[in-house]
Amino acid sequence: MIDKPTESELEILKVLWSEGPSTVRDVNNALNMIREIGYTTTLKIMQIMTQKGSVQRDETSRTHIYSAAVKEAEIKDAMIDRLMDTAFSGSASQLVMQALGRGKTSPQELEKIKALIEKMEGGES
Amino acid sequence: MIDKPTESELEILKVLWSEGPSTVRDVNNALNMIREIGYTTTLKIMQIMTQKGSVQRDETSRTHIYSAAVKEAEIKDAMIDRLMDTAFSGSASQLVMQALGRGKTSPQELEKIKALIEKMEGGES
DNA sequence: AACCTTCTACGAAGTTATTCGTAAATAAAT
DNA sequence: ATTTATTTACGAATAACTTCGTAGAAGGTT
Repeated sequence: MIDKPTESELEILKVLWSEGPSTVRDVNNALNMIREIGYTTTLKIMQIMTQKGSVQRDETSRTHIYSAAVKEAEIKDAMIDRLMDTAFSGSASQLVMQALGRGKTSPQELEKIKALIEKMEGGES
Repeated sequence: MIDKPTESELEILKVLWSEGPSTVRDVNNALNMIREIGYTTTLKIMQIMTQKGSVQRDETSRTHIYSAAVKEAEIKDAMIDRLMDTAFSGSASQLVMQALGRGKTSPQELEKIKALIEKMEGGES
């Protein structure tokens, strides 16, 4: 079972997913590109995540090296499931239609989505 | 600016959206269909929501009547935006494709989505 | 009238998340 | 060697949310 990461945890996971194994210093620097956050705050959250199991760390040298222990796609799926269940009564199409029905999607993206749907339909019969 | 409702607040909003103006008792009964929750807990949250402005109430009779003060579509849009920004780098199609790409959508739903896309594409040229 | 029920208001306890300061250990620099 | 910097660990303060108990007012019942 995958637990929903908190806001801060997700920020950190995003860094680890995109940058790969990193030190607390690395992650903290990356986060400070976006917003101000103290070094020990980042450290603390990463320690908690280690305990929760969403990251793991190599402790062989004094400066520990952290990496994500949960997969990006799985977490995103879990977050979508969660949103689907809490707000859209568990219906993917309701969510999708709400997401699309606001004109923020480019024609190219629409095409890609349509192609995906057709592929899914084709592969099913 | 629309504030993201908390879990409990969203539960209550869902009842008010689907049932219309309701008393605390009504809402609490509806919630207890899903999970156990004390009457005063529901009351308290609805009082907080009144203060926040996400519901409003008619106090003419002793038993107050609450109704949603925020629109369902707007809240859902805000939640999708939020998920899009936090997890999907702001891309609607990434979210949609992730939501579809897990086989939980029925052929009928896929058809509906495809129809929506075609309608969007048609209206644009 | 006396009693019981229902409702609102208030406050307090418990939980989780975020934040950072301080201390101790290790490493680096002078 | 002494000082300076970096890193981890720990704990505590704050804030938001959830939960419910208790009290008092208002309305019904017998």
